[in-house]
Amino acid sequence: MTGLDWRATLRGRGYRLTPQRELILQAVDVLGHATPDEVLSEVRKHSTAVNQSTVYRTLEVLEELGLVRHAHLSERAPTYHSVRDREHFHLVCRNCQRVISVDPEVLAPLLAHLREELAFEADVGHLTVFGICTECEPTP
Amino acid sequence: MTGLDWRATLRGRGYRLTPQRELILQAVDVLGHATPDEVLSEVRKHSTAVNQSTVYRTLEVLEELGLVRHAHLSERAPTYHSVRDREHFHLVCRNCQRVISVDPEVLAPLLAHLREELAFEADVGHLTVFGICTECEPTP
DNA sequence: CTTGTTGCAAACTTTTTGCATACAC
DNA sequence: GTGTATGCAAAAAGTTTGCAACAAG
Repeated sequence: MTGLDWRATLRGRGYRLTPQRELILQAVDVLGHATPDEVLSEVRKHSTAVNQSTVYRTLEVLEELGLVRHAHLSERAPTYHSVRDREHFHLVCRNCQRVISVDPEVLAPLLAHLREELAFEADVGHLTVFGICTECEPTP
Repeated sequence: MTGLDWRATLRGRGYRLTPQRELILQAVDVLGHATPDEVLSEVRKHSTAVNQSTVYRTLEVLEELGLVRHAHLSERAPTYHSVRDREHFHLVCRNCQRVISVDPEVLAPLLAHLREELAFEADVGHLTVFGICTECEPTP
């Protein structure tokens, strides 16, 4: 979705275009994967007047509009990422904490099975698989 | 793991066998999938003197011993389940909130791929796939 | 007796909410 | 002007921690 598009989408749905919303979307774009807290920090580099609640409320709106997505990459806060990134799912190593983004293509057989046998349409972009890299550095 | 086994495992690792630990493990067994809070409620049916912190601390110990596992079936609190249940992963419908337990067998090709191509050993028991049942009741 | 375990209360982290003000349209 | 969006501060939800008292082995 281009810069023009999302502004149009926002307005089209009766939402208003505010500086906060632009800053927050930009921050998510810049950061890659970031928690609401990290988004706030990034936003505050550009404007100190933005509030925490606004970040939460805005991330919700942006996700509803399909502009950002979130996944749970830790036991703590969720991380948001822009949908400008190609759709992917995540592997998270419990040992070295590394996050690997994987092409959804490898899920095709599984998705087909869930769809056909269980009538379940999986949300790939939200999927996170925890485990361990078999060759990673042990936890320090 | 039988009743005798787990007590032995506990002691073998230098842990003590306390009424709280027995009650909490029983509660998890009875409840199927339950949040720490729900576990506490169940435990309190049998003893009102058990504390919240004890539930958290005990679930941690029981998980370390491999007696229980947890998964994230909602955006809120985690849910714990007994390993007496056969290993499984979860599908969660965002529409009707239904939780479907699925046999890990269907993941075999995916796991093999992740192992061989990305040197990643996935933790199946912790896996939760969000999505929607294609034929479920719309959210009320 | 010794040391792990518990209860309690307080602190912490993350998220949500109510309400008055501000501002996008 | 009208109603959405924001800032603020307080509350909520879930979890963790320090410490004295307790109890398992």
